[in-house]
Amino acid sequence: MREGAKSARTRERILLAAAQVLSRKGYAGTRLSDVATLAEVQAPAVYYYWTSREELLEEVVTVGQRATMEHVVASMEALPVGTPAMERIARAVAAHLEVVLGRSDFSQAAIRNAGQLPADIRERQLVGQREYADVWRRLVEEAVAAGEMSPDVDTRAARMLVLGALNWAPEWWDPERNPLEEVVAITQRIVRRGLRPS
Amino acid sequence: MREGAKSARTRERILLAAAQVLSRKGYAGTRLSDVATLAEVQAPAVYYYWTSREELLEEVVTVGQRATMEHVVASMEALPVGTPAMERIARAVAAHLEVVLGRSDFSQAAIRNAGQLPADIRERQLVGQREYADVWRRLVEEAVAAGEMSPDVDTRAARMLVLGALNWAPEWWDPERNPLEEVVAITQRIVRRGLRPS
DNA sequence: GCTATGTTCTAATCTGGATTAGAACTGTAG
DNA sequence: CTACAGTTCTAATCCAGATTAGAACATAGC
Repeated sequence: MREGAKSARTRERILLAAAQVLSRKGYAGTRLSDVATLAEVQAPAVYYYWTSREELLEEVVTVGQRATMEHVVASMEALPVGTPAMERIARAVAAHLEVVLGRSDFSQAAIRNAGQLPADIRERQLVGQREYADVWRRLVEEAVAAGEMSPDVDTRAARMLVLGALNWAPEWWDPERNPLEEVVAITQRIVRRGLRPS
Repeated sequence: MREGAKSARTRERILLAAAQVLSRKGYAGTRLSDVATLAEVQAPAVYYYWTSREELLEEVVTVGQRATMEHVVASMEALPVGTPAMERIARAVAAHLEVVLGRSDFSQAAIRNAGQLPADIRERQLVGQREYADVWRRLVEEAVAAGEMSPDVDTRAARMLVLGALNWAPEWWDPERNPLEEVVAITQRIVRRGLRPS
């Protein structure tokens, strides 16, 4: 009965280990042996669940990507109808930071390695990336339409600058120094000011 | 007489090739054979100039780091004495973007791989990184002191958010879409607004 | 032209790490 | 207790890529 559950847990353990290694060492630097050690398993065990290293790493990236997008989208949907556009952006900023900084080795793995992935994975990955980009595109456009955001900046550039700032956060954030909520608050303040008209 | 010059040119060629590969493939993904191909030379030629792959890659990172810092510092020094603090920050933003986006595979190699470097290189690299961080720290503190920047945000976080946005730019910037000057202008506008008081 | 020095090449060698083969172990159903 | 399916292990195998050895080539000073 429960062996299915046990097996699933091993699979999870390996996947999580892969995410941790991938997020720190990069795609090429991720050795199956390191993943295995972290997951407390021997390297060949990986092949019971995935057919290759590449497939395992692709799953990590996919999960990370999906998790990020889902958390942000869920946050948007949780907002009351009619929430002002800039409020929504602020909430999206918080949600994105929450995923990227809070425990998710997956999203970090997905974000940091986008450029280093082998061509075939990258292509599939790009699809999800576009979907997520659309979420932000919409947010920004609504803000401009509502006059809550300065119309005199290229929206794509603005959006990417903000996302860049968020994506870079794991590189420097130190939980000892600022609690997550504080970083979120600071970031929201700067983004709001940076984007609002005049 | 000139053989020295020719040899130096080969060395440069290899170094440049290494920077290109490193900036795209990451530390572990950089194969000497790829570097060699790009430099139009056979892999073992590398060992005539460097004692190991690691040493070559460390030089790339060091050069990239130095180039970034030097360009920004030079830009600051070129400003007339008494330039307002926020002006100076805007200029630094421009300078940083110029290096990161304009042809410098070196700085990209340095920036993107910071986290993936082997421990010993990373340690040496951290020294230079701190120096550069100091440049920005000073800029931001002067702005706060002069009342040109909102005092209600953690300066470290603010500084890192801005640098994050800048460092991420190579990931999305498309010269076809916006010329460099335009991206610089947009970024400056957002950063100014984001940081200034109220 | 001849030799010494500097530069780059071809042909090994050596190693780390992915993958495969197949044994062993676990637990469950009959 | 036995057989079987599922899971993980140990012991190869295999290959890519760094590094080394030493030949070949170039150039300059004589």
